[in-house]
Amino acid sequence: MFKKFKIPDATIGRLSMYSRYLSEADEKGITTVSSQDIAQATGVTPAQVRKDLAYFGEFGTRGVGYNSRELYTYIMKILGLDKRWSIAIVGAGNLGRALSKYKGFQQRGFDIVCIFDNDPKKIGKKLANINIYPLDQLEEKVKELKIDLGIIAVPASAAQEVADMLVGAGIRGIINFAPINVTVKENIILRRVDLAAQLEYLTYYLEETR
Amino acid sequence: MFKKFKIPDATIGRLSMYSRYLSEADEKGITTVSSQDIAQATGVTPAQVRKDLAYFGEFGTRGVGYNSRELYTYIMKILGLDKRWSIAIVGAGNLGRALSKYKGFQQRGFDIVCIFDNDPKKIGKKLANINIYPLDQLEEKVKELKIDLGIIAVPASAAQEVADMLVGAGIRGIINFAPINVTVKENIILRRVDLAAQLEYLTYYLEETR
DNA sequence: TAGATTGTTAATCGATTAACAATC
DNA sequence: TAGATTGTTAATCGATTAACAATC
Repeated sequence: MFKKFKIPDATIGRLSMYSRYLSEADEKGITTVSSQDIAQATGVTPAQVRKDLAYFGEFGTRGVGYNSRELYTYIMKILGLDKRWSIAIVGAGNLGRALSKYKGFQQRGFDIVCIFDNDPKKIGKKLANINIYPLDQLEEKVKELKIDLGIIAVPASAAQEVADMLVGAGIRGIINFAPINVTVKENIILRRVDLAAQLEYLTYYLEETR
Repeated sequence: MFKKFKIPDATIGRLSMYSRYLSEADEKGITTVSSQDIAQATGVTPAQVRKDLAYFGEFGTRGVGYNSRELYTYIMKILGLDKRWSIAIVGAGNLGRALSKYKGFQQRGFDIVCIFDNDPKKIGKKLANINIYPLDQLEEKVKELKIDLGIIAVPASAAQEVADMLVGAGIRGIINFAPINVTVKENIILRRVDLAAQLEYLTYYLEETR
């Protein structure tokens, strides 16, 4: 698409929020929204909204605003969400199991198509109708099922190894839920989500007043 | 503690990473680490490490480095993790259930002490030995069990209402997993974690090359 | 002492906000 | 036309990186 220059990571996250608001507005029959409306709903400033959108083109009409449905469609396309994506989860522990059932992914165009784990008690079983395969079938299944993205939900000690396997199988986008820094070769997109660290952000601020 | 001036949010997240590396190093018997070592393990620059630490004091020895265990203890104190914190999860759906069982919280000093939900089929049951109570007992239980933090794991449509209830019950730190912007009064610490948006970050970058 | 590494200041880089001309 | 709101430029703010004196 129109990625002419470097766009702030934070912008990408905000586009997700904007798109959710826009689909909601569209469903409610609100055809036109202003940067002010979007800003209010998503907790940012109107200038921020306009700036974020300006990176990708001109989507509005001066004096009027944006067409909700149109802008929604544009943003979804920018995010690559005009098509569905297939995902593999590695690790069938608590977190892996929860993510495999999480409705929020389906709604945004993500299909969890298989799960990998090394526990013989889990292999061959199904989870929310998704097959659990052993790790040594990872490459094979990734190719067979045309999996696009990988989610690492194994303990920290196994995370790097799993990342290597995913990359080796040809996967180019990974979310790592293990609380450890994992490295991958260039041009692989890796994102770390540390759930405990989110709570620690809260305790950092509350610590002195408890 | 020593919060003399505004500290970047990103610094707090990095402190979490540093502390994990330091405890690992200490366990391995590595008594002294350099900013270089910490940086390499956590994927940042040595200058960044030193800068982050400098916000809070002088913890190292020039020409030598940092004592792993000592620095670990300092950072854990900065993050407020020198004591345990009690957490309530609101929403006993897939995500809420997974979070209630997630081992990663326990390890960092967080105790999930109760779950709230409005589904009569769930109320009164236990989940990983944690009681599920109806939402209308939220305030009562929060006070009785001295709950510090709340996790919102309900659908977007209920998130604001739940946030209001948590704040009304005296909770001052909230993680919101619902994909919607929730507002709370000043001096309540709120953090939003949007799992689908994490995947969308990947697809944004991969979209053009798929 | 020479080598190593911190703590801190200054320089750079990047992102957000403010302001306003363009234009519906 | 007058009022509203975008798109864009310039100003501001904040965070990261580089450099180096201090010091073990």
